[in-house]
Amino acid sequence: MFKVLSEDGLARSGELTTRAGIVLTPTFMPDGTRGAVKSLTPEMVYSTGVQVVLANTYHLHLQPGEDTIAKLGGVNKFANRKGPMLTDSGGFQVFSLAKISKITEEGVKFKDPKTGDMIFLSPEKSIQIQMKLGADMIVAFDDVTALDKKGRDRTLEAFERTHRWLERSLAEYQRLTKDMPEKEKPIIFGVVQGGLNKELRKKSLEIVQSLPVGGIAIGGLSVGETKEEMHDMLNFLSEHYDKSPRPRFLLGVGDPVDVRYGIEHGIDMFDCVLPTRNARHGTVWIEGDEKIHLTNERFIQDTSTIDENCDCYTCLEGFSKGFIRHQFKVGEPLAGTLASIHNIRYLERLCESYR
RNA sequence: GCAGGGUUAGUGAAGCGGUCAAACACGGCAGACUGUAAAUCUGCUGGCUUAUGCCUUCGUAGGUUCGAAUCCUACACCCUGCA
Repeated sequence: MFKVLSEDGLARSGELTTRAGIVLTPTFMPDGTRGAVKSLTPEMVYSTGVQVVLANTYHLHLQPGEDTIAKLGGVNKFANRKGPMLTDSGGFQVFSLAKISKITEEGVKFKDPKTGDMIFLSPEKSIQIQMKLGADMIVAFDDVTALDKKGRDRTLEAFERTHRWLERSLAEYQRLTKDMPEKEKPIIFGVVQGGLNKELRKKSLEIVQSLPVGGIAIGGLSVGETKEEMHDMLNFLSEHYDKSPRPRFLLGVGDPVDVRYGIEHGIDMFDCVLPTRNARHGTVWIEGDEKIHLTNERFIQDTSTIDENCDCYTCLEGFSKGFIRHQFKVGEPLAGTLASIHNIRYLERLCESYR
């Protein structure tokens, strides 16, 4: 399933075989929460070097529903995507939608912000949905908490629940895949939690690694803690990975500085909304992990491309900062599209340079 | 010509004696964003300067008043009726 091709210190490059194709790591996977990477066609996404796109259980369950997507041929066909797709479990929504959700041992109840309907998600339900969606890689349903002052009080509770839910997720996964040939099974990732508590993190990692999951996901980071705290934890975890050939997936991290740090501390996969969200909001990365605001007045008559060292479609085709700034100012969606292509490519080049 | 209505900061538009440098919206400027309730959100937006401070502003010029964007007079321009 996962082969390490070469190593340099803690960093490594590898080859992950999924039922939808091979993925070279380290890799950055943009989020296409509702099935599409916002403002991009699959061709545009492909042009940036992206191998995997992530979609979300929670959102697709609400609309249009997993049964509909199954009828439409599964997420890959649905999204008209050739490469592998990964679905997130909806666990993150437990955290990000905390205001409208209620957690019990059985699962989580959400109030659909659109319709007001009650939505129930549990480990079993999440896995069932992900299997129906037909994702090539899936994630166990976990309990995520914030790392701000309030959230930290819940660390232990979330840590414990995550493992109970992992066992339930895994049992449901095994039940639903028992008749599938090994090669046809999607890869399931177990999630490590434990907040900023190193003892809990270590224990969590040990628990996840002891189970027959196909990959190790690190969750509960980049949720309110400082960069130093996050890096410190990644550094700590890097001392405790076992030798089993499984990919390590750092959930929700996409700042180039953090991706570099992650790769150099043994992480193989990343997903994040940052490149696309920032892009739609006018911020792009340039050489040196610097960021600039394309909407700034100083670019009004700038004829240069975003980054002369970049080989993305936007830069290669010669779109000037002056042009893109104008499109942003007049609210033309093309601006966000061009910037998204650039930002994703920035992270893909970063990953390629390590590979 | 007569009778009404109007003229407020970059734009639109509140305010109709003090708590008004003047609501709000848009525009402008800057920033935030990390498993997407996010093409979103936040701050600033007369000048000086950053203070419970001063100065200059509400068509123009006068006046009433302790005090006027708010009341009165004249003028200018715009709109609506009647000629």
